[in-house]
Amino acid sequence: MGIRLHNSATRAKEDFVPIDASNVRMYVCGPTVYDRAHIGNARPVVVFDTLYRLLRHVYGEAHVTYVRNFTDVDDKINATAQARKAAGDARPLEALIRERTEETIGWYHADMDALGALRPKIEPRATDYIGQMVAMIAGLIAGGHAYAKEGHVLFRVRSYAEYGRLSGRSVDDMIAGARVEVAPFKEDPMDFVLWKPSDADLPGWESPWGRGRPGWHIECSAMAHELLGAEFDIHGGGLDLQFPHHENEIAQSCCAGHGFARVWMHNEMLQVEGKKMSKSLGNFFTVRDLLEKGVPGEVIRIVFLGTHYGKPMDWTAEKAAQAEATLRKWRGLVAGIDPAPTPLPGVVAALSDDLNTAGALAECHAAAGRGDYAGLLASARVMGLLTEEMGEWARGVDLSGLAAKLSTLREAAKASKDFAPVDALKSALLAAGVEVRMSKDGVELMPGAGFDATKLEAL
RNA sequence: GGCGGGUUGGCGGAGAGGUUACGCAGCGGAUUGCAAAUCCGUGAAGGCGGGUUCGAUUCCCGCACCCGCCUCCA
Repeated sequence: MGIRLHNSATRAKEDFVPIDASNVRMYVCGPTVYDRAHIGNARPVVVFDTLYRLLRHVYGEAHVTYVRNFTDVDDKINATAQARKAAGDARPLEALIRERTEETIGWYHADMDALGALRPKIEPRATDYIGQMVAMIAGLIAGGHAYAKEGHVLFRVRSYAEYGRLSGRSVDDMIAGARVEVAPFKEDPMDFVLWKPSDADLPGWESPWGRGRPGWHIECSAMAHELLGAEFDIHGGGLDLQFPHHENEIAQSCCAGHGFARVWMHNEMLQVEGKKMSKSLGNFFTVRDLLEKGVPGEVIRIVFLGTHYGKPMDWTAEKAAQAEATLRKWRGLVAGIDPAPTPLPGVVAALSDDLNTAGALAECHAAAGRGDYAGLLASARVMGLLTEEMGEWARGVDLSGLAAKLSTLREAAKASKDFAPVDALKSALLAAGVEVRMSKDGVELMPGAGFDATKLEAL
């Protein structure tokens, strides 16, 4: 059974047929590297990483090219660099910008690695492709799809008849909505910026239209073309990018004569405790915040996979706790087990059905229930779970000393009939999140949900 | 105002036009010094109103409510 994917462009689930099965190509919009990634930024990363893993499983690791960009041209980055300069840093602005984006990319890699996301094969930075952007913009002007005015270059939206199709809007409706930036240099209020001038306090590159910098949308069109060719298989990103970002990408690329992406995929947004994440509500946090709070990356990942990517997902502490318990249980079951040579057919089938990760996890639960631990392990790993690299958090601390102590107390209590000392130690262990198993055969201690090693130190 | 999505049992969350989702929690039992864990068993659903159908939670229409995007926040 082949892969079927919901294509945002056609609003239908379609059989996935790669243009070239020996080189399946996927482009995903990556982060603007101005600060730590928040928890919402992580959802597309995990979603498309899971798709990447599925594609590699089906077509072979060497036959999938995954590109995810870093947007390192951005006013927020500029603002940070300018702030550092204002604070007395004597280095040139470009150096400060480079420093800021370098450190942010480092954070991003560390945080996404912790979620078990494979690094894409290519991670281009926008600033390394300015030449391609300039060339593409020049081509659009030559073709009558864009125009230069007052140092700006604007895309002429009316020159692309299909504009609005991806997001289901018409240009006229959008203008009626009157939420568009009106600028004197625009022929039409919907026209968007391909290139804009930079003053001395902003990073800029020489171009036929003067020193300036690219608008946001052109980078993806130019980099996708450069790295994946005029036509490729899948383009992904968060639903919030569907309009205007992806709409504009399509307009630019198609007017430049590129076939561009065949399948568009958008993940729905993430909420926190039932509400849109926002700084004002106080429910805003980064991936790093969670990791530092002791929520393992693997737990974050499985929580994400518990909801289909096409539906809004709610991040809650309750879900994280349940997920942690599930992972501890599974890790216990597969300890010392070699993975089966192939993942369970039911899991692959679920993932192949538009990335039904929740269904795939249900199959894993079923495998655990019937004792097929090798199948469970192989299947979980296709989804980036139960891998060795991610298991550090669940690896046991040595509890044998405490187990022996409890066992001794218990034997004594059985003789004396005074179980108070046993119960006292047991309560303390439970309070530290340790699972206490006492049977006829002896005592067994396991880290459980909410395990906190620091609480054991006093014991 | 325009566009899009959602509404499933106590909670989370899938698939399927008719047969048990699954997980967590609950309940009963086994087990236990008491528990935990484990095992066995078990109750519980499909926003509202129409329509199609032998039969709809699943398809179609309408309504209500919720959410998102339209503001270079994924």
